[in-house]
Amino acid sequence: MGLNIKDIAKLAGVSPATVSRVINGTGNVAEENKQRVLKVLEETGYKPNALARGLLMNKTNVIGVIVPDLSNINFAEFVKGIENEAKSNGLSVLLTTSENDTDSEISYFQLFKEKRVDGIIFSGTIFTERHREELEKADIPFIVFGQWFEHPKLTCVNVDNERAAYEATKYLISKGAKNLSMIMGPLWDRSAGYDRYSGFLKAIVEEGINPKDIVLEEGDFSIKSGYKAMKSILERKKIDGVLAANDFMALGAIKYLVDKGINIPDEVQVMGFDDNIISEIYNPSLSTIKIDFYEAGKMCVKAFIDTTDNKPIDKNILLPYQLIIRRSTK
Amino acid sequence: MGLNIKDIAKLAGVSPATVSRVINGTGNVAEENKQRVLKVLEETGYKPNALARGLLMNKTNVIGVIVPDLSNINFAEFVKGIENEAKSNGLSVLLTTSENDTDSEISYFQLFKEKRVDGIIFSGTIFTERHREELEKADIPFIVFGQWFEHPKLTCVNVDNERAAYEATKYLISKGAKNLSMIMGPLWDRSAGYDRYSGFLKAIVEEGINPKDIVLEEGDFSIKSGYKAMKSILERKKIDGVLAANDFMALGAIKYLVDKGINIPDEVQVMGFDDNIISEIYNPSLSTIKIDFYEAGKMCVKAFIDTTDNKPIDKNILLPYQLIIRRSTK
DNA sequence: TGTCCTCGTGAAAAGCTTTTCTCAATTTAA
DNA sequence: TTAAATTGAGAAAAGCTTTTCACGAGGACA
Repeated sequence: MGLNIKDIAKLAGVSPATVSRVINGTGNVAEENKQRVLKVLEETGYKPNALARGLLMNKTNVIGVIVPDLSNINFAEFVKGIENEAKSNGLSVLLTTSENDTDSEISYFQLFKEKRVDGIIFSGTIFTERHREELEKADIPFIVFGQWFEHPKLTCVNVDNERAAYEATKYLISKGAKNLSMIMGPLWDRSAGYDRYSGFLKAIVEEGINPKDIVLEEGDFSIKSGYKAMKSILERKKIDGVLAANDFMALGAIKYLVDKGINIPDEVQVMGFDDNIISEIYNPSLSTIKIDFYEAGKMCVKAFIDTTDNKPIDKNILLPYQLIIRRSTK
Repeated sequence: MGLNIKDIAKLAGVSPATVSRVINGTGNVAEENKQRVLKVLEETGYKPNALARGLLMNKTNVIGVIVPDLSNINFAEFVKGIENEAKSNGLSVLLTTSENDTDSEISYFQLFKEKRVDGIIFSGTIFTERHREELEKADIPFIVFGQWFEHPKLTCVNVDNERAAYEATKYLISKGAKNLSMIMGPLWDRSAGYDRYSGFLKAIVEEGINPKDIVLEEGDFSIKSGYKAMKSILERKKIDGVLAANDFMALGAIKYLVDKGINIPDEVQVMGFDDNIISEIYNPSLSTIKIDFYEAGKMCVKAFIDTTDNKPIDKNILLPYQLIIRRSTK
């Protein structure tokens, strides 16, 4: 242990500079010396100290990642995508979870600053002014996943939620749904929940339906809130189709409908959002908008790399999505 | 950006040493100077360079984590537990996933060595001699989750799988199962799959059943392999109870039984292992041995901290488990 | 008043690597 | 054969922090 480049140099009978040249393949080294150094490296298992290297080069090959919660399989997939893409590019991942708490998020920005990460991939509920302040102070690339936020230093990776919700709603209508409702997510400005709501509205209005006649409920993305919302909606109006802003709430809604003996999809069609793994297995299986979180993670890393390489890069990167039809719709 | 401690010192009209003392609360600093330094720190948002600090202190406050796959919600929970406990102790997490590939695992050990992490939490299929070699070369604490491996430098955190499988089997028997079978996991030495198998066997033998009369199948922990195994078992023998070495295989088995119109639990009782989130939602819901992966992650970090604090620590830490009875058993 | 502590502070070293500069040696070109 | 160019390799600086050592000033005590 504790071997440093000087020790290796001594063992190989050369200077530290030469050892460095061999390790990094830079400059010219006589073949004989090179072989001697390589042999010593092999024997000792020496690995250069990334701290010293990072200090000197002003680069750590580490990216900081902030996600809300790993219990959500979607974010786990997202991190997996990040990790895999990072690995293929010689990057390491410093992972933190924020529980969507702004204070935590800000403190992680500072932690990352201390650790001198090369870039940050951020996924949280909402990018606030406080986030922006930190952004201003930092001079590393920021990639934000899941929301749009205008800023010269920022790259956003996101799904066109409005369009996706619009298409999903259109689909329900095309399958005969006349009395639609939506279980919305929290409606922060610029958030996915908001965009999904406006896509829904757009389709409704286009159909000539007065938005005032629509019964809406707001949930918090949990199964429980979906269950409650469905209950509340049905107490107020008879509907035959419902769009939920995510799969968990849609599953909660299905649970309520099943409990009440209401037939899915004959009496009520249900459409979710995200394509959680459970949605496929559940009975009845849930129709939904599939968003590929794994791919999203990869995209974020690619965006980061392109930024550091000074490649011209679109500040707003759109992710593909896919309408998946299962048993909860006709 | 690019401010260093010298700049701060200059701005505050003191020496770098004094700034360091203020930041770290070490040594004596005159109140007046302290206030001036604090003010400058506040204004500039200066954060000490963790690389330089780590280089000097020979400590990074980072732990390296290797897990097989984040798509498995259990491992996602495990990482979440690690991350949360690490956070509360001022540690950061460098995350890697190995897909259970030994070469990857070894290369991560080396990466962690380069990055000078303070410790490693490892969760993979099997701790081989190659792993041991790396362990010998390193001089940081290793925590291994999910298997037993004797080594003075190692701390193992694991469930008593043999006992748990024994209890689960006993339960099936107590509920009237007479013709039992098991869908085993891969039987590497010292692995969870192996221990679960031997627990099953122990209960069987204790019941006076000849192990030769038992029909066994080996799966690879996937849903598909559980489905196939159940098929193969039923083609060979009529059974009324089956223990699977994990939930995915148990769910596969249930799927086959449902497909064949066999009643669960009246004709066949099914018991899983791990308590995956899907097991609760599935229809019929799956009885299983619940292992708290989140808690397991926390335990690993605690074990690491106790090791670095030189606290006397048990080299083999047992995790609690819990028999969860749902609808797939009587 | 003189001696001993304590307090406060700065200079400097250590921790490890990469790169630039410099110089020597060897080869190529004229 | 001499000048020029190329190759190879070491010395030293830079990157940033913490801690030790040393020193001066001021207070306490005899």
